[in-house]
Amino acid sequence: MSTHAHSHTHTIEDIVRIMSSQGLRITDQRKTLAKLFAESPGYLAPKDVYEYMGKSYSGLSFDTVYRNLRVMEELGVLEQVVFEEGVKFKLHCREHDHHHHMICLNCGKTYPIMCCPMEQTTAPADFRIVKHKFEVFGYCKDCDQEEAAAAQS
Amino acid sequence: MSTHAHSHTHTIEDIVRIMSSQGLRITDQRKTLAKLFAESPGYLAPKDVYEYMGKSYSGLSFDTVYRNLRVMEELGVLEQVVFEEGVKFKLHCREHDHHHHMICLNCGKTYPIMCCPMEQTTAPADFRIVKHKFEVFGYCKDCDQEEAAAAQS
DNA sequence: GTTCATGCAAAGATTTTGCAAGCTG
DNA sequence: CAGCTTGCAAAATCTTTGCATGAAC
Repeated sequence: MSTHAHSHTHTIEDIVRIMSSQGLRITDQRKTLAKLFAESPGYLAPKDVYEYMGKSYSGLSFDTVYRNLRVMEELGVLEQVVFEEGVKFKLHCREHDHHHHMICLNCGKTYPIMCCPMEQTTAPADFRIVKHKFEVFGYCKDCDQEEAAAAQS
Repeated sequence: MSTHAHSHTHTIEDIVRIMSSQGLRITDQRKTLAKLFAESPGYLAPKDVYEYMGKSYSGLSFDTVYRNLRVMEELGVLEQVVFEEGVKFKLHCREHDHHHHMICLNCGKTYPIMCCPMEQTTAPADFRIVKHKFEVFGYCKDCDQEEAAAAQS
């Protein structure tokens, strides 16, 4: 496997279409949000989203960001992952190709791991499995080189 | 594998010894904390700890609970896991038998999974792996029966 | 025009920090 | 007794909620 960033599940248009079909109004902010997530290769914290959006909307408020993140998560457009530093969001991956991720601790980019450990895990008869989480953390090629360069100087 | 609760790594005495050897003072509260974690089969949220401790110490303050949880985590006595509902703590498992857990979503008890998915995961040459997380969530035998019984009534 | 979205302010919830008083070793 | 611990209070985060104004359909 080579280190190519994870390909995106949705385009801006897809996201807007899903929101619209659910009766949500398509505001400028939501279009910008769709654009942001469609173009972001990694996980974004609410603060990241707020800062990005703030560039375009001077009077932006944090609660609107949260509300929209929640709505998009409920629609299945975004998925939420809990890191030690707090929750982060990224586009939800298609379900039909279930997989896990390697996540760069520096830039947040994700890379797919196609094999699922549950296949090897023998489920005991008396434990009813509901869900699982498998995440690998480290540094991607670019960030590792950056760090090495910084250490030298 | 059968569903026997995970055996404990430390006894109360072990925990007290570790704290003492690190120069920490052994207060009543810390003894009670050691007892609580030595006897708890599952993960505990700070609030759980606060409520349990509060039974014995009327003027207990939340910040002391947090401080002690942090200290015990730094000593390696406790391990912290981030759930959707917030952080939780349990006794740290011995390192020499690296493994993962099945975690009951109802009672928080954990059951060991002895095989580690990293053995099967081919690490790409250009991604430097630092750590990984593999957790399986579901319901243990007891809690599953409880739920089934509740659904019938 | 009706309904939903937004900004503002305020409230909640969780976790951390400074400081004086008390306890441990 | 010296220094770590604790409780109290306050602060710092992070997230949610109520309400009036404004925008989308």
